[in-house]
Amino acid sequence: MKNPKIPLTVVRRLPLYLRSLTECKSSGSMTVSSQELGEALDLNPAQIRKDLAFFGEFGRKGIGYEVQYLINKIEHILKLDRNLPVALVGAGHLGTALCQYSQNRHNTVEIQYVFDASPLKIGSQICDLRVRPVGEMEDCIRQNDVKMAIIAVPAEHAQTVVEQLVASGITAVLNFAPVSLRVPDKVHVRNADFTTELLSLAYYAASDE
Amino acid sequence: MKNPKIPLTVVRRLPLYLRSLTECKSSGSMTVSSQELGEALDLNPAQIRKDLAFFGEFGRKGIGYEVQYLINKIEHILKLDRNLPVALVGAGHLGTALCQYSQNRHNTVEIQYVFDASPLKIGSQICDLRVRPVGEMEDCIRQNDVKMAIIAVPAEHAQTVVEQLVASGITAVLNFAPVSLRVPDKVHVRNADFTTELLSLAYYAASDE
DNA sequence: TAGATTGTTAATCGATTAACAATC
DNA sequence: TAGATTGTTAATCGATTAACAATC
Repeated sequence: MKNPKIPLTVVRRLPLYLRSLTECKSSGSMTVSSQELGEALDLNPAQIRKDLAFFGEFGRKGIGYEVQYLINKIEHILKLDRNLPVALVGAGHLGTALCQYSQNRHNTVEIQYVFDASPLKIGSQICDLRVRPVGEMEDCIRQNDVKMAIIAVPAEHAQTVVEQLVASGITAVLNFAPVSLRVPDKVHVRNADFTTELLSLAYYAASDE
Repeated sequence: MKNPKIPLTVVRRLPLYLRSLTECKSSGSMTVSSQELGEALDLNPAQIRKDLAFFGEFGRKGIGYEVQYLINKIEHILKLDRNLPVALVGAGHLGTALCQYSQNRHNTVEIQYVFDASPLKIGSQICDLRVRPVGEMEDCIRQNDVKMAIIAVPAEHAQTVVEQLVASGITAVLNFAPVSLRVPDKVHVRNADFTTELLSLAYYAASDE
């Protein structure tokens, strides 16, 4: 598939670089150094250079990185230079929020299909998208060659949903349900469960004990 | 403040243990081994034992861990045995979704105060909570001794908001805005920006190139 | 040439996993 | 006693940071 030697932690930082580069661009800079990027993102400059070196040589010694050029390169690496439709499963408040974000920033990564099991939701509109019955999900994903999905359903349904998604050809999943999903090795699942995050943050809530 | 030697990565796993233990409990098990917990969460048993060992000796050799006892211990470590009010800033769709989750599972960590800058939102109700004007935020947080906050405002306002929160005594922040926030060392910020996550996931969307 | 900054190697640091004595 | 499983030390692995030659 893809070069599997790239550490996950490196891939996860690429969008941060992209974000910072976009800021540089809009502030008019033509070039930027790893030093400057590091300051903006609170990261070690050596780390940034090393991360980028996994994918090629994008900078010039003594000068730094040409902003637009590096943006193009990272967008290509992340596949953001092509259209990537995303399927959203679960049309609750969270799903709606995700939909809004997805459309606000007109990315190539965009939620294009929304599914829900509830007859109350099916047929309604979320951010201009029609909510479809889960029964149509597998066919729809297959026919439109969708590879990315977001799970925003209750915990008890998440495993069933992910199995359907994987069976339909989904390879990358962002999971908001608070469960550890079982998937084949080839499928990438990223957990984004904020109740879990919030509980762990409680540890850092100062108290007088 | 707190024993600062505990790695962040360990603290972040504690809620997972809690989740798995709760399942054990409801399935009727009185004890559980690190082996079993590891299988349920897809973690190495040695890691689980080592994580717990940071906080004490909670198991019995040859037996495992008493489920309810370990639940109590972890809840205490995470401060979940006392009431922890959370302030939510930003009453959009995301904020509403967060509010719902926070109330559904009647945790001690619960969103109790909601703030927004928009006159359209102020005064309205979100999950039984009145949306307050940001102008009241600092006083409200101070007076009610709130230590945890969630930022669900647009990126351009996040830094201003976090500075107000820190000034009012907040020590733990869950940030949904796609920006790197500047805060004093004593304040813990956890980023939960899913657009960034989604972009990095695109790397794993299989393609034919 | 002097100053800046990359790409890369080596050093450090931290986290995960294996192994095992202790003991239920 | 034999089998299971902890707590903990040692070994491994991986990620971050420092250092520096190459070079713009």
